Amino acid sequence: MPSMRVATWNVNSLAARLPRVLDWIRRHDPDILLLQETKCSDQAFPTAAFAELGYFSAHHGEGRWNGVAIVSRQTPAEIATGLAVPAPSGMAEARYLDASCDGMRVASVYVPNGREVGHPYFDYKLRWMAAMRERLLDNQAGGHPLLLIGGDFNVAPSDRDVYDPAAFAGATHVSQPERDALDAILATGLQDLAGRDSSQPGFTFWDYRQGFFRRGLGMRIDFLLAAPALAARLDRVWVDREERGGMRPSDHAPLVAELT
DNA sequence: ATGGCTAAGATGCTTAGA
Repeated sequence: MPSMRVATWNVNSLAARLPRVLDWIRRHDPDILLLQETKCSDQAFPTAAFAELGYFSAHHGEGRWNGVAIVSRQTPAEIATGLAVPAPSGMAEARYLDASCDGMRVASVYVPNGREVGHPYFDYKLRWMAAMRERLLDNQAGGHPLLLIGGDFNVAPSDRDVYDPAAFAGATHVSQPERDALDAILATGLQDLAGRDSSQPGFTFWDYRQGFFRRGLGMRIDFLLAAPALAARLDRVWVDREERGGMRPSDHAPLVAELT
């Protein structure tokens, strides 16, 4: 298999971010770009703009909130959406999309925020993560062992994945049930591609408010997870912090992995 | 650090993010 560049990026509205996303693709030439929080309907998804750059795309959207996409050089096949976990509102939200691409089973995921520990949406978050784990097991059992999952997991796996653990006491994203749910997903046989690099914080999200980015107050909540056979090919993994700066950035930066 | 930011739908506000 030739070398590959894969990336995941929560764009916080694709309509608001499209010029930046297209420019990023031109400059970095990814083979696969996984997007979250597109916040657009399937009808409004800019398929043609990606096609002009030579990319296919698959999108699962609902309109105002959520929305996930796979943008790739190779045609995504066997496109499937999910998960069928109703939110407390009763709606099944557009947070999961997987497809076969480049000989892998690729998923773009946007885990629910959870709002507050103990809130009905917190329970939904945990149920959603459990359902995602089942989906990954189904993919493996269905002859798709080469899993690559990218997305916004809304969980910081350890205290060093937030700028100040004390600031997160009692908060979502750091609670034990959330971390256990993430561990259970990894335990299906996946490796956190950025997890082995302890040379820098590896933050992928910085709040818009109060100059958090400028002050280095971030969180590592976006991940690229890969089956061992893929993870063994990892050459380099990096966060494109440059994309968190400039005009009208997303509050998340792209996480990029180069596979040999 | 219980949020002095951002985005979007229908607005001069609300909901949501994390």
